[in-house]
Amino acid sequence: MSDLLERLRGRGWRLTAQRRVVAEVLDGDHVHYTADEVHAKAADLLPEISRATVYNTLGELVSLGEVLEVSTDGRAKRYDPNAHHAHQHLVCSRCGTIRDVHPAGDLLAGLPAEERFGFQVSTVEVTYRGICPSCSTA
Amino acid sequence: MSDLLERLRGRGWRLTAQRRVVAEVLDGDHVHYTADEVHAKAADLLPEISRATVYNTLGELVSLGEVLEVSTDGRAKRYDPNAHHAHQHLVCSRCGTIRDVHPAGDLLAGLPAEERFGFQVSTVEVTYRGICPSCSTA
DNA sequence: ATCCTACATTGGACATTGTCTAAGTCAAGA
DNA sequence: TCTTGACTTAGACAATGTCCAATGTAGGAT
Repeated sequence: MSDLLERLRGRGWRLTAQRRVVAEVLDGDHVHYTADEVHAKAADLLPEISRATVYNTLGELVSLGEVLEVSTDGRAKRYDPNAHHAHQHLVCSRCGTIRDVHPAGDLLAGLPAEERFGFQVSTVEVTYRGICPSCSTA
Repeated sequence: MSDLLERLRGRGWRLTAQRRVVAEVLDGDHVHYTADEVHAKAADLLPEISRATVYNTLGELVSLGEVLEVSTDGRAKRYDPNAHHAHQHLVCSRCGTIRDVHPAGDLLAGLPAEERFGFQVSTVEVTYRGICPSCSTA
C-alpha cells in the first residue's frame, strides 16, 4: 500500500494524515467496507477525521482507478481496494461463492448499434451464475 | 397490463385506485423508473397518492415476481416491469437511466470451459454502461 | 528554516432514498 | 347494506451521501 501512496504522490496528491489513514484502512483486510465503516476504522487511528474527508478521499481513489466502487444491493456502496484487473464474476447460486473470471472476446461487441439507443457505451459488467463443484456434488 | 391486474386479483389483492395507477405507470416497456418517478407519474393520475403507498405497492409487486428491482448504482432502485422476458440492461453512468437491451449471440458462450472452474453455469447478467443521448449533449 | 498559498479538512446543514407507525378509509364478501 | 380487515395516508424518522464557508496545512519557494 506504500506503493499506492507513492503513486498518489506522483499524481500530485498531498499526503495528509487523513489520506494515509484511509489508505491504511483499505489495505488492512479482504472485506469490502462501506464508507461509514471506513470512517469508523479510520477514526480509531485518527479520531478527528471527518466523514466528509473519508467520502472525498474514497471518491478520489475511485476516480483515479485505485479503488473499485461496488454497489450490490442498493444500500451503501462498498470499496474494493483490488481494482487492478478486469472484473467479471462467477457466482454460485447456492452457496454464494464468487470467483473472478476472464471471458473471451470483446463483450462490448455483443451489443449491436441498433440496441444502443444513442448511448456512448463504454463498459460492460458481467455476472455469470451457476452451481459450483462443491454444491453440485453435495 | 390488465393481465397483471387480473393476476393480482387472483392472488387476493384488493384492486384499489392506487394500485391500478401504479400498474398503469409501470406499463411502459423501455425506461425503468425509480420509486419517486413512479410516484410522480402516479400522482399525475391520482394526485393524492402517497409515497408510502407507491413504495408498498412496488415492494409487493417485486415479492410477487411481477416486477424486477434493479439496483445498478448506489442510488435509487429502479423497477423493471419486463420480468417475464430475458433481457440485459443499458445504464447511463451520469443520470442512471436504464433501458432494456437484447445483445446478439450467446452470452454464456463467452465464458470458456477453462474459465468455468467446474461450475454448471446457467445464467448470465450483463450491464452495459455509457452516456445516454440527453447527458452527452447537456 | 520560514513563509505562502493552493489544496485539504472540518462540521454541520442539506438532499435523497427508503422505512415505519398510528389513525382514518374503503373494497368486497356476507 | 354492513362489516371487517386490508389498504392508504401524512409525516416523523433513519441511512447514506453531498455541499459549503471557514479554517488548517503540505510542500514548494525564498
